[in-house]
Amino acid sequence: MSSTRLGVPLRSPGRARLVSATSATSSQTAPSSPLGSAAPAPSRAGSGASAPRTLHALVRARTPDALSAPAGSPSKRILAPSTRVHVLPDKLGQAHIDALRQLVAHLGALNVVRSSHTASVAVSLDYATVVLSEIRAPKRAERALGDEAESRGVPVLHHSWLTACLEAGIQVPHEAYQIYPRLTAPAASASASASASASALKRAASNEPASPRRHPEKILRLEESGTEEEQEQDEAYAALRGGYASAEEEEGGYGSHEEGTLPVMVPRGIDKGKGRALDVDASPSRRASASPTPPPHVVAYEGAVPAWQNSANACFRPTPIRSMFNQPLVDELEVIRVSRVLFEKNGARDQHNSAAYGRAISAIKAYPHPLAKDPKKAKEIAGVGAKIYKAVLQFYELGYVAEARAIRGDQSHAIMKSFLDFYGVGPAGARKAYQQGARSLQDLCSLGGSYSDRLGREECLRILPDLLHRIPRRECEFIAELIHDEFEKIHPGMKYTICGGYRRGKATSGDVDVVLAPDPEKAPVGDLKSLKHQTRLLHQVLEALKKKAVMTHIVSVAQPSEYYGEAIVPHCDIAEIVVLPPSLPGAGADATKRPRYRRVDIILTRAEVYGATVLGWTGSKQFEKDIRRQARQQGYKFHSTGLVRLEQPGVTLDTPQEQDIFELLGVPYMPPHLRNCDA
DNA sequence: GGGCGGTACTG
DNA sequence: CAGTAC
DNA sequence: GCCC
Repeated sequence: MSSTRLGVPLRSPGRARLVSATSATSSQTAPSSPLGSAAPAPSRAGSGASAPRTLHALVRARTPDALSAPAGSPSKRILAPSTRVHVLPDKLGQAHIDALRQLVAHLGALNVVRSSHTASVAVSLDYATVVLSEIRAPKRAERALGDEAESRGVPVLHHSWLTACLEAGIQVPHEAYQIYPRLTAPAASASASASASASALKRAASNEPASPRRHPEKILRLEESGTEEEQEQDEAYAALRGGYASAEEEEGGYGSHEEGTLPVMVPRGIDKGKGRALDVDASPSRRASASPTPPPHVVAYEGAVPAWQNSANACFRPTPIRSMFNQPLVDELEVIRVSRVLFEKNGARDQHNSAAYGRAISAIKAYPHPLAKDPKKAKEIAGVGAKIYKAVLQFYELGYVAEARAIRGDQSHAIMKSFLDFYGVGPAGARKAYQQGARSLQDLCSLGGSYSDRLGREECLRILPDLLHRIPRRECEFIAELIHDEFEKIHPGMKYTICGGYRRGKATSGDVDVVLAPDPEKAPVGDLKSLKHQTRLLHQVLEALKKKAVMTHIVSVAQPSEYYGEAIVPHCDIAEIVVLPPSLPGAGADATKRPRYRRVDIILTRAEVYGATVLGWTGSKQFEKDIRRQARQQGYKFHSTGLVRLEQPGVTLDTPQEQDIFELLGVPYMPPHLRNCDA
């Protein structure tokens, strides 16, 4: 239930729902219009609807966005922002109802308010995620709910749940307040949490990153969609080129450490001390390299690896692909972060709310001890404050974070999240589409509106199933070689690095980021000195790729601005494209596997700033944010086209290598495999 | 209480 | 200017 | 939401 398959609507489009979700005591109405076959898709208002003078249309006009947070924004974010509360009026005076609704809004959730004319409880339940009541008898609650209550699965809670959340300063589990459906084991809250905590401890002790027992469904999904298929595919590639069989094993690890001391990162299987870090670029320089790129966990680097630091900046903290100690907690908090992203933009402070979760998550991911052993230690981690500390405690007490669990159970959240896969659809677009009744990616597509002039929505939908598949390392290399070859034909002497997740050692990537520049060791540097030459080269290569039918779509090509302040700035040319790579050499026998469309970013830069560009395109996202903050603190401005001193903007420093930037910023060099600072 | 990554493009 | 992508 |  937590993930969407492309093309399968998560919920069948139902009948009209005449219910509003509004803030506090407001009594506006706003329907969530059904789509289905009779979808009122704005673009093709063909059939009988000359002017849909329906109630929907009128009402929608008045409340543009029923799902966004109330105008008077909440004073606290305690309930999941997607929480929609229906207050049962029975036995409650109007004043009491109003007070409860105010509290709901105060805690950051939404009220579901019936429109005065239509209104059955059942219809309200279609929208609510939770019902509050003064009633304590399950039988009576059932009667008040009407027939459909059971099928909706919306629980009825005693309203004191709200005040309990307020007091705790964090959303609390609702089982102890649940009236209907009656919980089979009344002792649930006590014993369940006890056993959950036991299992959490067991998990931590055995160092399993595995799933909390409470949510087997979610974890299964992740494991399946994350690796299984790609693994199979990766093995296919490996077989073709006689290489390694993948993939998702433990990667980038901590060395063992003694009690009481901070563990120091130790690179695997190498004698340290000599030489500087060996770049793990793994891009085989020549096609001739019959030997495949070694799997990421075997790649070694030399030189000292920086020890963990309790820094607010992720760029100081070695962070492997998965935390060896606290990954389950990281995954749990990530659920909350994503929900904050989906609801960000309500009042200007929400964007920074999700960012704060991102920083805390990254700090916990890098923390080199199991927090399960002593959750109180979380308080000391820079980036974990009062609120997230409470969530950590809750996680180890109950085995889950109540807000995260609520979010996982919320269909609307899952649907909107799936909308983010669509190119050009972000949080605002996802919310809007959902509010207009979209429940599947097809629905989203038929709502129309194109976000890229060159990649229309229809086309986006057609190739989306391919784009959602992650790309095995071997194919990343294959694609990068194709592109590099085209550059070589037109302008010999180019070097390149595959950046992004690939460079950070991930077994599979969402896209391929190829950074190229003239190689000073092969050709004169001045060769491509003018912007025009550079841009022309890129377009020639794109043309060639198009002719070969390797490139199928141009998503966008960035037009770099030539000036920064008064000075000419070295810049990158960036092409975002879609390719359909030919089958690998030797794949003829296995013709059953058609190639997939892949997203590729080509970044053409200059040798003088190659280090900055590679650093800027390697990620992870959190690492990028924090290295920029670090740059600011040190009086620099960093971006992927170079590093400049704040005092002399326009003078871009030469940074041919990544190490140059680390040195200038006073950050110990962090190997790419330890920059995995996102969840 | 201010600030949070920084830039380019599209509608 | 808002929204989105990198 | 968290840090300075």
